[in-house]
Amino acid sequence: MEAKKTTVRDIRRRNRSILLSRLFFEGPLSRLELSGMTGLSAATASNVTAELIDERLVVEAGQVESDGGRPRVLLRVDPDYGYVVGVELAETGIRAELFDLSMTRRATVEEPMPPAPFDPGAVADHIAKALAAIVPAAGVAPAKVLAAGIGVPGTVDHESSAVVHAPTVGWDAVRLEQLLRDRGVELPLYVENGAKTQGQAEMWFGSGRGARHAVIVLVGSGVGAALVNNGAILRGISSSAGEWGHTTCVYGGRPCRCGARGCLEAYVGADAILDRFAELGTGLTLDGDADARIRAIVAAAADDPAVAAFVDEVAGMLGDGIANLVNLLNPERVVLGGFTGLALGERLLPRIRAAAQAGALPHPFGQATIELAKLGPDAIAFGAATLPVADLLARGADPRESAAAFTYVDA
Amino acid sequence: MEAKKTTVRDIRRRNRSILLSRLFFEGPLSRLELSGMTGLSAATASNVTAELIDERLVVEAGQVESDGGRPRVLLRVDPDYGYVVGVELAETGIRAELFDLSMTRRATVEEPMPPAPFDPGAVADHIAKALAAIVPAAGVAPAKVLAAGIGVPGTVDHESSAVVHAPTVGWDAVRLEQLLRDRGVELPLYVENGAKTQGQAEMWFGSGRGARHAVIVLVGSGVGAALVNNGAILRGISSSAGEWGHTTCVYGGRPCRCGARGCLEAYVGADAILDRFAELGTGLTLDGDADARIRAIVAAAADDPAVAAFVDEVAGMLGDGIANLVNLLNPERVVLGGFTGLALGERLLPRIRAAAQAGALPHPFGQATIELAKLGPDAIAFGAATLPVADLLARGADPRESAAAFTYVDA
DNA sequence: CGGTTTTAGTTAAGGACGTTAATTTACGCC
DNA sequence: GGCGTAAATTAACGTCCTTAACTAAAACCG
Repeated sequence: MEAKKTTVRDIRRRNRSILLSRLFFEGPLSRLELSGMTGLSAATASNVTAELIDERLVVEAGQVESDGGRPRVLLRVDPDYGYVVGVELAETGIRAELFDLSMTRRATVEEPMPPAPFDPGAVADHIAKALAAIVPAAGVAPAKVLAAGIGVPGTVDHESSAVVHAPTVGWDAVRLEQLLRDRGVELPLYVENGAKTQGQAEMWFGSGRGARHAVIVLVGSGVGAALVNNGAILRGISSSAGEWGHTTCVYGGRPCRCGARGCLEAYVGADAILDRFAELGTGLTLDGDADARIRAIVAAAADDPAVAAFVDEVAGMLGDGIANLVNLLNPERVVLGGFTGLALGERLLPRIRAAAQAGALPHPFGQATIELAKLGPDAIAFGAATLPVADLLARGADPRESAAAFTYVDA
Repeated sequence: MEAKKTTVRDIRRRNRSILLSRLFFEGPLSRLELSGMTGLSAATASNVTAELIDERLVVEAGQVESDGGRPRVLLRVDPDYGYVVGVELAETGIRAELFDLSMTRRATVEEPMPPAPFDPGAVADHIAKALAAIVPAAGVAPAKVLAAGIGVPGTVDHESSAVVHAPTVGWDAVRLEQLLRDRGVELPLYVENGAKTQGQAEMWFGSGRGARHAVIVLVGSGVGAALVNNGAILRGISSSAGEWGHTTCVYGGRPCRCGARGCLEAYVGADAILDRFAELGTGLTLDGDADARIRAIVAAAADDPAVAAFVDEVAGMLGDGIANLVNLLNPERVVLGGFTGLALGERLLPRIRAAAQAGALPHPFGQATIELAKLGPDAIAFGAATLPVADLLARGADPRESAAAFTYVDA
């Protein structure tokens, strides 16, 4: 309704984007296949791909032997056109990963940090250090690094530059992008909520693949979600959409670290599960990190009826929470991820499904499948790395040429 | 990502749509103003408007006197280019309204019906009758009626034709569009969930105006919502997104007519309020329809502490439900409507706001304003009538020329 | 082994559009 | 009645897609 004008130039941009996206997700493909699947004439497909090849974004990738007739030459996005970095800011430290344009991991760098609350300056130092270290670690030319994405444990306002709000690590309006610029980082940066980056990873290469309407539910220490409508992750007015963990599921219930009562996170988040389990007084002792301890609890349910009842209740609440999302958003797929989500889901998926069915309306429930995440709990950095790639595909051009660093991409 | 090719023709279509939308929402405007606000060159603005004038969609609407220089001639969408009908299918009957293209109501026809459950054929008879009656009632030429929108109390699948699922009136997969065609209705039809049509009405001409991310909350007998992201109402995979009423707010709580427990509707829906009020045993007797009785309860809270506590709890739960939507969707505006919502909101908006604040995260809550609906509880038919207009504006062409009747419009 | 067939890809001509830069139109004002 | 000013139209031009003709590269076949 407030759309901006369209001009002849836009159509070339869009068609570049369409062809490039096809090659990225479905390549290698021949020119004629591209023409067929997009509806573009063969002439234009040739013409546009010639441009892309000229710019080295696309390369030929062998031929397909023919059964009479000229063989098709296959095209694909050149994996070595450039590289993208994905950074995860977790509660225990930084992890940076470098990928080529086929999203193959080329290097990983970890920077442990003392536990939260975090000093913003110190975090920026660590990120800058990781970004500096990963390029030599991967052995690629610094000039070929296109951009970096950063997944953070909080919400991100994209004003003139990225501003992070992350109460769980003690951040309120931290100008992360600016802090990195002050430390000499010159790469285009894409800062986004970690649940959203992980959600995008699942949408592109995990269990969400192919769905237009999906919900990626992430249950770890915190509880979040990436809500996907028509292929695009919902952001809302200040990019904080998807804050599912602090949705009330028990009116007036358990107090939550957010200050409110009865939040979903106060029942199904890892910390909540561990706390409530301790209150049960089963005599069971737990070792290891949160992930291991959650798994131990789930395993113990096999022998101990009290534990079984407890775990069953947790699964029931999670399923009920999922039911709410199914009712509200009518997704075709629900993907359950995060270390707690996977620990519960691997053994209790039928129970979770049943609870979701009990709480959801029959019609939307019937449209949705509920599956486990494919990429494991560590896809935040990977998802962050996809952000500049999404921008590249959407605009059909190198992110380094972008006017604004972060553009809202409607994958 | 799966986008279809763009061709030179599309750019004209889009620019037509942009100019037409501007004229509809912000007209009358001169050609030069149009050019300025859209970024289109004056030449193109002239050129495209000439086309629109040629097709009689747009007419001149007087001049603006100049302070030296040729005066601007103002353009606007011709209100009498054609007419649209909006139909509300309510639990008490049919209401049809006919509007011109300035959305001025020209006629209303009501068809009472015996209470639900409804016989689909009988409803189709009534709608067909109302559609036939309203054109003469408005005194307009039948050939100038462009299309009709129908708001129904349930969800709508748009497959080859509209299929309605409405458990509250006993409908499961009713092929409403086909039933109407069987009865000789030839108008293009746009069938949509009533909460969504009312939501669109509020977005276009009510309290939602100007917001890109909004939640229109509708509390009547049932409880629903229209979720607006980036100007578009969320539909999900089968158009049932927005089913807010059957979201769990009390895990294991009151049984709901949907079969689940603890649904929001089982606490804040009109029927639930009346039932629970009766259980209170205040001795107060209530008269009139549901609306009047809810209002009487709210009014009685001023004198009776027990009633006050009850009403306060209802407002608290409503506010908490709103908080969940604020967290999940990060809207810039929340609009509270529906007869129950308005009855509560008119007196208890501060309480509802406070409850929402208590349940929501500070950051998204701070971005959202919570307001009452402007159009009253009867905007379903009006909103239904906007559906074909939205289509007209989006495609920049007469809906009668559309290939598929219902197209998903991204206002 | 050279012509034929088949499929892939490229050129060339043509049309739809938006843009810029004149040019014309329609007023108010001496 | 000419002048100044702003609105609107026209003309020339460039971009980009399309159709249709054409070239390229292989298998098939006598």
